[in-house]
Order: sequence, then structure tokens, then C-alpha cells
Amino acid sequence: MFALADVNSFYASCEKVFRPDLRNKPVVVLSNNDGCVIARSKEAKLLGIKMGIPWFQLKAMMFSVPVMAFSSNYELYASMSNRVMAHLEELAPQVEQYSIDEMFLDIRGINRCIDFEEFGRQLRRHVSVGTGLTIGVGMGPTKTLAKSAQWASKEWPQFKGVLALTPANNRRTEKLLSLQPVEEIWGVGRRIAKKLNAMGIITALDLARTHPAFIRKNFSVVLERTVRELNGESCISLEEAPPAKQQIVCSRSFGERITTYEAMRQAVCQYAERASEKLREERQYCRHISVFIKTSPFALNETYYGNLASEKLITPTQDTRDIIAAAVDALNKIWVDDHRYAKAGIMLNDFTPTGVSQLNLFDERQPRLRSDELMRVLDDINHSGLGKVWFAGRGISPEWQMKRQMLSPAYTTRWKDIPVATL
DNA sequence: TCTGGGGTCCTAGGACCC
DNA sequence: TCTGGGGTCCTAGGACCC
Repeated sequence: MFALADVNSFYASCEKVFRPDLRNKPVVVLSNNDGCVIARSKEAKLLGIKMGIPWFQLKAMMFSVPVMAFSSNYELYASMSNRVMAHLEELAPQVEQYSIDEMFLDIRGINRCIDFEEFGRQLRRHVSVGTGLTIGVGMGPTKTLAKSAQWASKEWPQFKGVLALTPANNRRTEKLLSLQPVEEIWGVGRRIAKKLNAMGIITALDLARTHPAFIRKNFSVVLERTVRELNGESCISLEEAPPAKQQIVCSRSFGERITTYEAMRQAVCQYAERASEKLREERQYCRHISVFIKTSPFALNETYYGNLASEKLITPTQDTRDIIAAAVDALNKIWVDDHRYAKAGIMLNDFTPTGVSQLNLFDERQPRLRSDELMRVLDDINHSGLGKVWFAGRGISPEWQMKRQMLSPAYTTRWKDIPVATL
């Protein structure tokens, strides 16, 4: 048996925890650059505010009560996420962090001591008391069914956020699946839902009753797994240790459009620096570096331009200097003047756990001397909290930097931002 | 004026090998 | 007239997740 615990309106709830004055008020959280809505409190949902609506449109709308908006504060959310996970780990033997606000728990055998749903309510209380956040809990014999249960626990308030589907109560599972549209199933997105609907497969129960071989032939092994999971056959297991990353991406939209090569080179250098740091945190070396740049796909009166170029290194590296050099080479292949660029990014691929590789017999390039030591010194300074050092290529406080004009304090991670209680 | 970021997995097709 | 079979590796693109 699996349980899925997820935090209700996670980002919006984090903003509310330290702002009791916002209790029962509509709150939304915006994407980077304060672009669009990515999280809504219960009250904001009731006002009919849709996910993904651009902030400039929402700002112009009139509501019966004022809507409070926040720029996204990932420092705060990551720290609150750790608190939630720590509380769940106190009550469950094996856990897998699935996303910033979701956790799968292995709850096999727990019903020998306590009823599944009673255990769910216990998890809920424990997290609520310890963090101020409310979780919903769905349980089932497979991850997919736990997800469906969790969906239903939100859909019907009478479950009060806790619902268990057990093999013993098959009628309940069928009832639920007959009420769940296919596009609400974990692993079924818009495209596949449309194709399924065209075949007359409308509900989760319809899908569960379709032959796995038919699904494999017309879709893929991924959806076949979903069908099996809906029937209680567990195909996706709990993964306690996250597998090593295969790719690192660092990309961002600009606060203001970029029109000059020099500004773009700075942006690409900055992303390359950040991506290199992540690579060293993963203790990996990479051999493949790609850079992409693009104009806004929404600008109707401009011609769209987007392109990607890659560099392949002979020797794997985790040295920021190598990665910046490769990134700039890649940028030079695709840069075109006279566009208003909206976004750029870098991707690192083809990882190996060490920097050693078979050198080409005729390779004239010498490996960098003491690269690992230099990078360690760099990372130590930047993690020390005492100061920051960086490569000159990225420039100083450029105007295209991300905009976050409604940022909340780092309540849990910065001494000067800690809330003070007064009597 | 203004529309997010970071991942995974699978598949098809081409290059190349014996 | 008529041009193999079986395999691997790589890449690009499409689907999904949060």
C-alpha cells in the first residue's frame, strides 16, 4: 500500500503561514518575473482565478475583495517543504519525496495497528501542528490509485482530505474510477486524454477495463503501466534515494527584452555559472553543453526566432571556465542581431562521475591544473554567507535581471527576516 | 509594455558496424 | 527485374510530471 501526501495550495499556504492577517483572504503566487499565476489559495480559487493567467490581466480585473499577490519565494518554499517532509518521516518508515509538495509513503502493514484512514488523519494533524500547513492524503495499492484517491479527497469535501482505496473494498475503487475523467489520472495529459476520448474511453474505469496490449499498441508502455496500476497491479515502486540526474537545465525569461549580443553573452555566462554549481553539487562531470535563445512566442507582430546549439567536449568537466567557454561558443553559432530576445538557457548533458576519460592519442589539450581545488574554493566562498565571487563575464546587476517586485521575506532561512512575536 | 522553470521517459529514424 | 540481417548508439521530438 502507498500513501500520497500533498500540501494544499502549497506556495500560497507558505505565504500565509507567517501572515495571520491573510487568513481567509485570497492569495496568489506568481511565476518568475511576476509573469503568471502558479498557485492560488482556496479563496482565490473560489473567486474563479485560473491557473496560469498572466498577472497583468489579473491586476486589471475587479474582485469583491482585494487579491494579495506574491512573487515566488523559492527559498521559503524549499525550507517549508523540508519541514513537512521531516514531519512525515517521523510517522512513516519509508518515504519518497516526489515533488516539492508531495511525498509517497510506504504504508504496508500499517493497518495491523491502525486503520488506514485513521493513520491519514494522524499524519494530517502532525504536519499541521508542526508546520501550519494542511496536507491531503490518498492511499491505494499502487501509486496511481493513491493519486486517484488523493484527487478524490480534494474533489469531495466530505472525505475531509483523507481517503483510502483498499483491495478489500473493490466496489469503492470502481465507484471512484467511474467518476474520474481520464485527464485527471496521473500520467494522462491533455493529448492522450483527447485521443482516449475519441476512442470512447472517458473515465478512469473505462481505461482500467481496456486491454493492456491494446493500449501498448496504440499508445506506449508508459500508458500500459497506468492501466495495470489502475487495476491494482503495482508497476511503479517507491524510490527512497533519488536517482542521479541525467540533465541539468538553467533557463530564465528576462525582466526586460535583450537586444544586444553583449547582454546575451552576460546572461548565458550567468546561467552557465549556476549550472556548473549545480553540476558540482551533483558530484558529476559533463561532456555536452547546449545553449538556446528565443524571442517571445506571444509577440504577434514580431517574427519568432528560437535556436539551439551544442558543444561536445573531449574531456568531461565540472570547471565553470570550461562550461562558460563552451556556452559562449554555442551562443556564437546561433546569435542573430535585430531580435528582441525574451529567454535563454543552458543545458548540461552526458554526465560521468569523474573527470578522467580516455585521452585521444593525438590530443594536444592539456587538462587544467588544480581545477577541482579552485572550484572548491569558489563554492566554499559562495556558500559561506560572507561574500560572493563570480566570473566577470556575467556583468554586474544588469537590467534584464528577473523581476520580483512582491517578494515576501525569507522567514525561515535568513536571521534578519525571522518573524517577531509581540504581546 | 506584460505570458515560468526544471525535470523524466519513450520512440523513431539515421549513422554506423560486422 | 533483382542489392541482407541484425545490432548499437545517438539525436530530436513528443509526451508527461510538478
